[in-house]
Amino acid sequence: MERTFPEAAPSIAPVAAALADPSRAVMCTALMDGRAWTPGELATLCGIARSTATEHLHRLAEAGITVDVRQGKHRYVTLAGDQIAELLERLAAVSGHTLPTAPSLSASDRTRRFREGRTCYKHLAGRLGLHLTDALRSHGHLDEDWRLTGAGTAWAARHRLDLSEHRGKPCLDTTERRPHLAGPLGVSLCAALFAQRWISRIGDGRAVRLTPDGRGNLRDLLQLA
Amino acid sequence: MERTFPEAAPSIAPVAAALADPSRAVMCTALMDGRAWTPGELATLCGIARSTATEHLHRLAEAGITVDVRQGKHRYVTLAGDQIAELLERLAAVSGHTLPTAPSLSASDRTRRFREGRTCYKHLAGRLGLHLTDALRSHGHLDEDWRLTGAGTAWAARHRLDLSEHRGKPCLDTTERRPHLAGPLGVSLCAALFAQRWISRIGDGRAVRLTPDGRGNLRDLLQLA
DNA sequence: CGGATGGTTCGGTGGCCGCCGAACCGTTCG
DNA sequence: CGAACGGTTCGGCGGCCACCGAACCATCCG
Repeated sequence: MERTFPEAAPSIAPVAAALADPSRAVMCTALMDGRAWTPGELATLCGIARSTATEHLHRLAEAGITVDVRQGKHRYVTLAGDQIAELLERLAAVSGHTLPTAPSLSASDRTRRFREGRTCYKHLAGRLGLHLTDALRSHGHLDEDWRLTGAGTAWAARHRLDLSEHRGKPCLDTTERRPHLAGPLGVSLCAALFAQRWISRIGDGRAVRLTPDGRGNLRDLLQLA
Repeated sequence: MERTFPEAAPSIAPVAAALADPSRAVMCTALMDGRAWTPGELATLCGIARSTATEHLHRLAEAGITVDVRQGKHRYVTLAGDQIAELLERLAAVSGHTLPTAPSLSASDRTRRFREGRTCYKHLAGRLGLHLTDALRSHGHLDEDWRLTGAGTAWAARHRLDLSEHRGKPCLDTTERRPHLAGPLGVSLCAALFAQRWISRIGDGRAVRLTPDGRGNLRDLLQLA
């Protein structure tokens, strides 16, 4: 065949191709929780043979999308870095069928809605992440440029939340399709909430819930019923 | 075959697949200049038959990556929006082999280097875009958050540059691999420079050069020889 | 009108690649 | 040691799709 492209810079095609397969896409989506998965787990998740999963992981690693750590008889796979996570976010944003974005909630069912939370590459996402972001913003703890304000710093200190980072970035949520807090501040906040046990994981997935303790302490901020 | 994935959200695979083919990747890279291309031009660029190009464009349009306008016997294709352009930028950033970034230039050959400029989805890129960004920053016209400062506003007014937008965003250059000014401010600045005829296009491509007039007026800012 | 030009449609062909199962390797554990 | 288990390699199969050329349609122009 032999077609040569006009000195076509480092083409985007190889990386895109690595993400173009449904099985690999599911794997990457799973890896977005920032945790390490084994080939076997990913095979089960995708409903394919282990051997096939191995091949896919080979390809993802070659494209620089994943990295892995070997430990005993296990191999742990993770995304190669924030850069990759951001790429996947963009891709998801473009891929998503434009879902109608829920406008405003009645204060009553707000509590119930908060149960649906999850992590997205080490920061909070889902409704929990989204509404926490909104709440911080409306209380003046987060400014327009995704930075913690003076009031926000005071609030964190008052609650013994160790926020080493004050600068955040927006992240577009895959399902909610609205930006929520990410970046260093987002990661820092998520870690602090885990440390205080105000949130905890449900099972093995990305799902996260507010603990009773967290609910009590965040009641004012989130205006829960 | 019939594999069904675990209610796998709107998958990223279809969009990735649309970008996974070398020919389509070249097309998208070309479209990054923000201008309209015809199927014929793109076919020639990729070195494929017109019929094949038509098929590719079909697929890109289906994936929501391109949109087209019909006019007479021509069909003009463009990227579907900023969201797509940003996705492509990310993809290019991940794909790119990490080129060493030229550190500092001797003031003498700076002038020559400025010739290499181009547009990147309606803002300036290439060395010209990069150094213009650096110059604005070092003169205090652009702050850390990619916003025009007071000094920057004054500078623009002094030069009759109509900058309606003051908020910018970083954009990672495909070849230079360093962020340069994009976002509303970047687009606005690029338009203003064209309006003043301080920059102009070279031929049909994305290439842009500083005009003699532009060179004179920007001499101080850019510290040209 | 009739030729030229740009774009599209339609078979047909060849190669790539996702998939599997079987065999194999390495680690862990009884 | 031998069984169990996770992971990998390998051969083979089947479907998808990028590609082309030829025929066709539409617009523009002499």
